[in-house]
Order: sequence, then structure tokens, then C-alpha cells
Amino acid sequence: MSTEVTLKKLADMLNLSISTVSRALKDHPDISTDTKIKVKELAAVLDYEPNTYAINLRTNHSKEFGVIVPGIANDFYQAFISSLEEDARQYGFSLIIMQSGDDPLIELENVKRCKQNRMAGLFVSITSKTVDIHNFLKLDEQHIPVIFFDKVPAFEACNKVCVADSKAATMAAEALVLKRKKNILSLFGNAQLSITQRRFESFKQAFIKYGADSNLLIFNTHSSLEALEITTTQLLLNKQIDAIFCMNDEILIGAMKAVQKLGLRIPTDIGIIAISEGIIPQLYYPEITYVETSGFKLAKMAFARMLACLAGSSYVQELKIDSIVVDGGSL
Amino acid sequence: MSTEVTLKKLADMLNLSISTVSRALKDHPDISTDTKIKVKELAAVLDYEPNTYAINLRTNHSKEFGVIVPGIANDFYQAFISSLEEDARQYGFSLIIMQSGDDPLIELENVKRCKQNRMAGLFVSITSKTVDIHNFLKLDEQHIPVIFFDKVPAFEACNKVCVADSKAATMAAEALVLKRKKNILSLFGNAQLSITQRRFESFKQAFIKYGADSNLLIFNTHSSLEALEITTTQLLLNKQIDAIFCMNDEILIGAMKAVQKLGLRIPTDIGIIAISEGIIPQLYYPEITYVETSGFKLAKMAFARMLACLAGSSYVQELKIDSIVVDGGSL
DNA sequence: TTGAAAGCGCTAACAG
DNA sequence: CTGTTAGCGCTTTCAA
Repeated sequence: MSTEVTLKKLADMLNLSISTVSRALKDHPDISTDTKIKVKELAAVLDYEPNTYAINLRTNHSKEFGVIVPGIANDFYQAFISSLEEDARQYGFSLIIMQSGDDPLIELENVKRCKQNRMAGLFVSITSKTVDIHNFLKLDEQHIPVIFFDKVPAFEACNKVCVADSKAATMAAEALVLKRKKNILSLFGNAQLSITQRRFESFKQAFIKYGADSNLLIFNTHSSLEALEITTTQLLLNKQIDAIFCMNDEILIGAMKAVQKLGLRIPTDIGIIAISEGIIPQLYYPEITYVETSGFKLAKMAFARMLACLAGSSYVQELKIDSIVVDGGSL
Repeated sequence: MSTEVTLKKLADMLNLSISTVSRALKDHPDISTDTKIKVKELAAVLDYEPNTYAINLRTNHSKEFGVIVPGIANDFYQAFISSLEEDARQYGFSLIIMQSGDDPLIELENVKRCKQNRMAGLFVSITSKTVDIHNFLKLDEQHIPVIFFDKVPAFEACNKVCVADSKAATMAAEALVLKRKKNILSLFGNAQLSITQRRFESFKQAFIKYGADSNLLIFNTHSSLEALEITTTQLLLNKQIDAIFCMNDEILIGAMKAVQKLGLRIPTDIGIIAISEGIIPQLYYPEITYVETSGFKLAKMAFARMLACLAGSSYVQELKIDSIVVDGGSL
């Protein structure tokens, strides 16, 4: 399209060279105030907009961050991305969102896209089956910082920010001990995942630490529906149960359905506490007491770390954000 | 970085010209099978990846779609974006997500970013205060198709895909008539929004059409909390109320809290129906019956329309997706 | 204080 | 079948 306003066009119209116009536009000290004004005025009138691709080609990097998550349909990632986008925008960066669908192959494909597009940096929450971190580390070598968040690789030296999983579970346990709950239906997620293992260990340890004689009925569940079923069965079988602990939102949803189905009153008939991003617990009355794992806060931290890396911080870091207990009156 | 693999590098190593390598890589018929194989092999070995910026600069357009929404923290946009991303990926496109925060100024800034980045196309759900569509239409002139979805401009000729608002409200009303509900607490959103007005009109008309003698208690509410308060008050004041209609998820959340607070049983004590994306209604037991407004389906349609525009379809179109009633047992 | 010129990596007409 | 060449729009030495 010949209507495109370019540096050349401005230069021609002003009888200046392209380089002068370029420099004027970015306030290069060499250029006289006079020309600067003239150039800027014309640029404004013609609504000149620099061609991003030319710049990127020239400078060999872009102002785009890639974000790879298993799927965005999740309150936690939602909050994370939403918050990250705001921060990024402030700094002139855009976000490219990619979903791996928890499939390592698609994840790899996405990583390649990021590399090919010379992204400025990458935020990744890996799939549950990702074993080979190699491809990510290659990016780091090319000076494309990779910040892992939430689901992070277990051992490798890399930049990670995540919620304090163990701590969150401990806090939930402490709340239960404090309320002297004796028979606790404890619902955990997929036992294969390290997040489940960490939360489980800390949860158990906390009761031991405080010398509580609570009886823990522990189950692992892989879906909301399964949580609903387990909870229903257990509550019917065991009338002693006086509290439910849910390791995540998905489980909470199932457990709450069971509680509603059985017509139990919270917190009189039964207490409940969860680890959650915070959206779901607020949907019920009374609101569910939860240990917060804030995607919002995590995004702030991840972005700060990214800026540091971009600014040249070369060492890797493993950061954890602390949780807080948000009392909804359900315990 | 000198380790970057470029066409030139491949050409030098193979003693071929850059153009031959380029053509071999894209299976140009002019090139001999022999050279093609040689070139492709080396490219594979060296992990050659074309420089996107050079291509974009050359061809003056990218494989990126901009997506501008008021905010992504919303089940509907969530579903929309998630679905759109999958489709886009299949076709080699990426998604740049931008949030306007329902602020027309940020929206405008984002539109400019899209223009500046020569996006391949744009999906927009406008802010509630957007009046000037001019800037969007300018993009269309530059052959950057703009597909408005969900929140679309009222009058202008442009590509729009949205849920059939009136139809959804009519369907909800029909369900209520069918169940012979007589005193219906009818909760609508912000009365200033055209979506509210359309849903309200159709809702009312449906009762008239069927000659139902139902008594509608109509309220407009702007938040979940307000919905909770109104519902609580009304249910206490008027024991005749036998059903609640909620125009959207936000209102449903508030109404459900009130119902839980008052300890009412669904559907025996009271019936409830909502217009929703579908996530929230499934959180309760029994699940809430709702008229579906699917972000997923809308995305499919929007993407198809985008492809058509990219393929040269120049006329504008206004598309609507129909809703279905999903019975959760709450009515 | 300004301009000329080279080149980022790629594509595509044109020429052999 | 392959090579030469001329850019795409911009930045950045180097010269003037």
C-alpha cells in the first residue's frame, strides 16, 4: 500500500535524509531542535508509525513475551495472565498466549514458535508430562530469558517462581488443628504430581508437629466428579467427619456439591477449607475459608524477575510466594 | 549472534545461491529433487528456522491475531480465547491478548499497537463506553479484518458475531412459563447496556406472548453483592416467589449465595434459571438450569468469519449463534 | 548538524 | 534448473 507512511516518505517531504528523520524522531542529541520539531510535527500529522518488523529485524529482538500454559481455562492462570498482561503493557510488551493442552508435543511446538519469533522472553508453566527441559534452556542460551512459574521443573537450575506449596498445606492443617477438627476428609489431587506429594507431606507433618490426634481420611481424586462421589460416600459412611480439606479448586467444587446434595450446613454440620486462587470459594454462602495461592501475586513476581533477567541478571533464582489464609467462615 | 542459522549460511555451506536455498526449502517446482534433498537435510541438521521478522517485513503482514477484550477474567472470554487459540494454532497463527480494562483509551492504544504490528486480523469485544468505531474501521481499510464479538457496536456496518441475546432471554422465559412459575424474581444487569435492554424486552414479551399471568419482580443490579442483597431482601419479603431468573453469571452467583444463606432447597422451595456460559451453573447441586451462551461456539464462528475475510470476503456480516437450554434440575 | 551507505534475512522478478 | 539483483523499513557506523 503506497499510503504507508515511512521514514523515507517523511524524509522526502522535508528534504532531509532518512537517517536525520530517524534520529530526530528519537531525540538524538546531534539533531537541531528546529529539525526535530519539523520532523515530529509532520510525523504526527501523517500519523507515522514505525514498522515493528523492520525494527525487530534490525535489532534482532521483539517486545513480545510468550506465555505457555497447559490451558488458560483455569482461575489461577487467568489471574496470572491478566495481571501479567497489565504489567507487560506498561512496559510496552505484548503477550502471546499459547496453550499446550498439557501435551509435551504441543508445548515443544510452541517453544519453537517462541524461538522462531525471537520473543523477548518466555513464561512457562510446564505440562505434567514434560521431562525434557533442554529446549527451554537452549532459549536461555540465546538470551531469551525463561521464567518458569507454578508448574516448574523439579531439579534443573533455572528461573522459577511458584507458590509455597508445602507452606500452604501446612497453613490449612494448622487452621484445622486450631478448630480442633477430629475427623478430616482430606482430598488430594493426582498422586503422581509433585505438587500433590509436597502438599500431602506437609499436611500430614503439621498434625504430627502439633501433636493433634486428628484422624485423617485421605483420598486422591482426579476430577471434580470423583471428588463429589468420594465425598458423598464418605459423609454417608462416616458421620464422625467434621471437616473437609480440598487441595485445589477442582476438588473443592466436587466436595461442595456433595455437601449441598446432602443438605449439610456449613460450618455447623461440617467445616471446610481449601487451597485456592480465591474465585471459587467466594461463590458459596458462607464463603469457603481458603489458603490463597494468588496468580496475581505470582505474576508480579514473575514479571519482576523477567525484567531483572532482561537487564542482565544472569544467575538463576528460585522464588516462592507465601500464602495467606482468607477466612470465609466455613471452618 | 554468529551462531544464527540463516539462508546465507546454508547457501555458503552448500555452494548454492541464497535464492536456490530459499526455493528448495519451500518446494519450488523449479528446483531439482537432488538439491532439495541436500538443502533440506542441512537445514534439518543445523535446525534452521526462518526469521519471522524478515518475512513479515518482506510480505508486510504477520501471522498474529490481536484479541482485545475488556478483561480476560471472565468465563465467557476465557472459553472464547481458549477455543480461538486452538483454532488459530492449527492455521499457524498466534494470538496477542490485550485487555482494555473497559477503558476506551487503553482500547484505542491497543488498536494502535495492532496497527503498528501489522496484525493479520483483530477480534474485538468493545468496552461499554466505546462510541468511536472509526479507528477500527480504518484497520479494515488497511486490509486488516476486524471481527467484533459479543460486545459489538450497535449500528455500524461491520463484521459482528454475537450470541442471540433476545433469543436466550426468550428461552429462559419459556422455560419458566412451562413450569408455571407465578412469582418470578427477575434479575437483570446494568440497565444502560443494550444487552440488558434486549434481554429484558424479550423476557417480558415472552410472558405476554404465552398469555402467562406470571408476576415479574424486576430488578437491575450491578454486582454480585447487590444481587445477593436484593435476592435476600425479596425472598424474605415475599414468600410467594417461586423462581429466580438471573441474566448473567455474576448475578447468578449473588442470587445463589442468598438462596444458600436462607437455606432454601432447589428446586423444591424455589426454582432458578440463568443465562450463562455454563461453568458457574455446574458448581452447585443440583446444577443450575441455564440458557447457554457459549464462548466456545462463538469463537468457532468468529474464526471462520476471519478466515473468510482473509480469503477476500469483503462484505460485512452480522452473525448470531443460537442458544440451547441446559437442564440442570434447578427449575 | 546532517547525509551516504551498508546491512538485518528474506522474497521474487528477471536473466541466464 | 540456478543465480543475480533489488528491495521491504529501519538503525547505525562513518564521513562530511
